[in-house]
Amino acid sequence: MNVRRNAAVAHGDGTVGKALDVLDHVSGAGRPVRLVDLQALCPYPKATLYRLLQTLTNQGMVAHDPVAQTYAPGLRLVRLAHAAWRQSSLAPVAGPHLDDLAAKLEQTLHLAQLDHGQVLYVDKRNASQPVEMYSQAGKIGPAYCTGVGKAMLAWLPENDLASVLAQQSWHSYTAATHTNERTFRSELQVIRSTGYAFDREEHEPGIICLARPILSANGRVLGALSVTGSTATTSLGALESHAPQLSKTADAIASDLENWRFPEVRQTQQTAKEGH
Amino acid sequence: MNVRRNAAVAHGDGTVGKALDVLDHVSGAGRPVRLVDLQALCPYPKATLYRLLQTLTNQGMVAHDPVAQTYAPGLRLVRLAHAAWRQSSLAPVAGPHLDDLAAKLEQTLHLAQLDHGQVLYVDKRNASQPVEMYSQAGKIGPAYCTGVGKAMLAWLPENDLASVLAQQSWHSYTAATHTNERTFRSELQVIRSTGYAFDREEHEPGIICLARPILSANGRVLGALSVTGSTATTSLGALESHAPQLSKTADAIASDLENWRFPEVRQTQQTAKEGH
DNA sequence: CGCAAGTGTTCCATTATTTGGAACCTGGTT
DNA sequence: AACCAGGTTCCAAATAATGGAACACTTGCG
Repeated sequence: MNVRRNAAVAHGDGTVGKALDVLDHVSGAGRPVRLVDLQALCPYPKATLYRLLQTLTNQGMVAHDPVAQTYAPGLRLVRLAHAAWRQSSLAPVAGPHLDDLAAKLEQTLHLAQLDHGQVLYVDKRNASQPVEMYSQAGKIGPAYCTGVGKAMLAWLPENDLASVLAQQSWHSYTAATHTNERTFRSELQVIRSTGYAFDREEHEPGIICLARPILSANGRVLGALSVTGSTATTSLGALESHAPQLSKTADAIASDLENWRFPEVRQTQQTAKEGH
Repeated sequence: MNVRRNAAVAHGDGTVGKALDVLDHVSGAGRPVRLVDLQALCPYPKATLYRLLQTLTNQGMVAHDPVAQTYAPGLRLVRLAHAAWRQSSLAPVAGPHLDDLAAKLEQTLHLAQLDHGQVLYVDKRNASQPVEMYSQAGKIGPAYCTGVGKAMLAWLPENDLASVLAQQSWHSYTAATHTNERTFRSELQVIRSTGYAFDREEHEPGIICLARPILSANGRVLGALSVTGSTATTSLGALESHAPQLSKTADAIASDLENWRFPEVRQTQQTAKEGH
């Protein structure tokens, strides 16, 4: 096996790696980008970048606007992601449990998983009175200053933790944000002992949350679940009162996962033909 | 410019094309697949397939389960798709309008676009709960036997229409399904004249809907919008009574798109930095 | 009016990557 | 023990990617 680069995604596996690297930048920009914009972000020469984008466009992975000469992530991704979300995320299994919990606590819920050292939100339930904040499935966030991120990191084995921590930016979003590994690690210890992680306005001012990890039977981190509120309408103490229910839901999800995900009994002759 | 293959996605552009072709099969299978399974679906030799999968796994595009030796679509897709959904789909602009309409009608709504000759659902409102998630978004369906599909096809220019029709499977889902181009084209004419498309249980027994296209100012097909119900609780006539409101919403979305999508004025200071 | 700067596009010989048949493992079965 | 099926590795040949440089096109400016 090759030595893994310590950088996040090794854009080292051949042409495909480069193409996906470009795709990441196209979708990461948050707005349609032009060739020059990408030239500034990617280390590839103009001609290469051009051909890569042509290929991706051809494939429907990026959409090219010929008049504005811009590239944006393509709809084929939405189609592909649906399959990923259904098969590889916790969301389908956790969904019913989120519904139940949302009905009991009238608060915003988040379900997240760890992906490349970042928090990936895979499902969400809005409170009846929507606390308007930015977060949806597919949205990513920092691991070191969100409730779900801290909850997951706290139960990560040391090897994985170290590699994840090395990828954090330690950017100071608010005054409460951890900005270094030392203090952060000490909070992880507290989280492990209490079983819960708080977000004390560390990512967004006025937004607090209580999070709990979802752990497999043998202790592996599968994801995390959180209840979120704004300081205007709730408090850390009030959130903490939901801890037992949050915990119960997280355990229920974990238990369902053991039964749903792993049973390997395969329908042998699945006619995945489906008229296309 | 190269001549475009008449097949759906030309898996002709180099290594990247092959890799994405494999990715399609992995995500299209609907369940974790093994190397042998893919060998049956893809024309690539074992060694090539193996290396391609290794690369995709490395990149997080597919998830490899080492114990079961299976591959499934990876979470990186979910992250990428979020950007695609936000930027390249009608959903963000249409969202508020869907909310309004859902509040009035209390029926299931679908928002769809055309992708590779298929219907791609990009948003949805359930009668009961307003979850704005792509639990359904990303799902694909046939264009020739769904309300949204027919609504879009009816306003497609002849060139595009011919190429889309050539890609249809004409599979007979129900007794009411169109199974050939001739009768289908004649219905398109009716749809154009009335302005609406019905799905008369052509895709799923017991499921009917009324759909209307979303057209740009210059007549280009942007997407379609539908109200869906079951024959148990509603009828074609009852659905038709919603036509004016559906139409109004579709126009409002189209109008918003003209204003929202094209204005080039952009918030320059997007903090898309995000340590990564 | 024309020059200059900025960008997208094409060319092509060089180079590096991909390819795939065959051999090699590995774990499970007869 | 031998067998089998599927996964993994090798390596010379074939192919595709590369990127510097030239070209085309548009826009802004003197």
